[in-house]
Amino acid sequence: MDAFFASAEQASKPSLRGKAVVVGGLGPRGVVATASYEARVFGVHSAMPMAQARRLAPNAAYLVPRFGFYRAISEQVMGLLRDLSPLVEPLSLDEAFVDLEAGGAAWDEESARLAGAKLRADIRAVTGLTGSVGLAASKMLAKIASEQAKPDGLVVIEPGTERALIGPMSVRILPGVGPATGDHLRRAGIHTVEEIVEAGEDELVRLLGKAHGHGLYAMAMAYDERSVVAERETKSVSVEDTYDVDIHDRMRVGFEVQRLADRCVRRLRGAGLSGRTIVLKVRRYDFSTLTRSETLRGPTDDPAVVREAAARLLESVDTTGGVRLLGVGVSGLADYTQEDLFAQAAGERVELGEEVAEEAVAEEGPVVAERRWASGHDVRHAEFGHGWVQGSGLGRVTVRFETPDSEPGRVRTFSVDDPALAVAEPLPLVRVECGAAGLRPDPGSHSHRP
DNA sequence: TCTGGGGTCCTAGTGCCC
DNA sequence: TCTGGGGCACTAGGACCC
Repeated sequence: MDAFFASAEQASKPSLRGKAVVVGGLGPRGVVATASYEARVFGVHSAMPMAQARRLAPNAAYLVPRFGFYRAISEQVMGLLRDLSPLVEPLSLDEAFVDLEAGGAAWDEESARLAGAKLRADIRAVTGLTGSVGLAASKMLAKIASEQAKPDGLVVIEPGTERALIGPMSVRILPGVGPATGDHLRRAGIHTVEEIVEAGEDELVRLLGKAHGHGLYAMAMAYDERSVVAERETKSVSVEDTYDVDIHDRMRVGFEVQRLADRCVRRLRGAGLSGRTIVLKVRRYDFSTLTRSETLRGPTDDPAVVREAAARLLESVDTTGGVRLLGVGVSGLADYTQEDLFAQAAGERVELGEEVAEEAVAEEGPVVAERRWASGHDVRHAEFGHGWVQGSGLGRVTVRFETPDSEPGRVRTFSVDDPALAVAEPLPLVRVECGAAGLRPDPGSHSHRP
């Protein structure tokens, strides 16, 4: 999907179409999750600190992510992919590999092209959004093709042309080459993919180590035999929070670790898992990050056990100077065991039950009056109907009243505790027929978009 | 400029067992 | 009895991805 979060917001909010939109954390330490193509013109991009984005594009719309909303759209798209093949490997909410041959959806270049074109049309009809398709003989090349296809396109890499195509490209296009490896290679005088090939496999192994060296050399030769894997097992579950202001108080650090341990266990249980290794993560005031872990004798999903382990691990960490991030994770995962179920029956479930509401809210925005009106979130007003929060502060909340298929709407300001105003569910981007389950498109409804 | 959150994989050191 | 080495589990850190 193209600039997924930002595009979804633009489709949902007519007044933002054609405008610079930035989705990400709005706190003092937030970073950009997605910038619309209009915002990218100003140099705004993913992972950039929000403060920097605001300097570059002061007039852009800044919104907090609505993962529930994006997940619903993502499920529609993944459904379309599974219609093509049973072998669908999601990489994230907005990207997936599909093995077209395994599904019989394509057997040669022409049939693949047709399947790709139809998929793009279906995505547009069902979600109202644009997606790009890359077609190639391997995952690495399909990914490169899809990057080239963005936005709103389709690119095929024909067999036999791979080496010539990727040779002149930067090493950074290869999977596994990030800033650190990129720098490492650059210092060795290697800038392009073909320079990796020229350097030779032995040199790559010498520079980067065995696994990385062999892997990268193969990728540079356009050799990638990784198969599309539909079901990947989860290996770890973790939660972490970055605090707006560094925490110095040791008691408060301990309290936050306990809360994170509880949240982590709720995730774990939600996935029907338990785990043996408890990991504590601490990022200090100077951004140095350290982890401490402890492996138990058997897997657990007991909040008290995870809390105690996390507290023990915290004892070995010096937090003077302050911490900016804390995290708790569990790895060495297993399915529930009988012992767990018997040993830990009622008590803890009640204990955790009380906090379920808090967890649900954490997904979509806190309950506290001011923060309840998170920028970009949907609301309904008894008199003015459906809208979204454009901003809030100083006891006021500003709402723009519009829906995905309306004209750009009017803005009105209310008191944050106005009883006529309530949080609302996002509206579907494409109108559905009455009684339909929600996936059937209204023919031609995407033409509502300007 | 000042760096999120949730993951995966790899490497290297250490200790233990055979 | 001492030494060496392979294999494995555990721990910590780093890089990378979206």
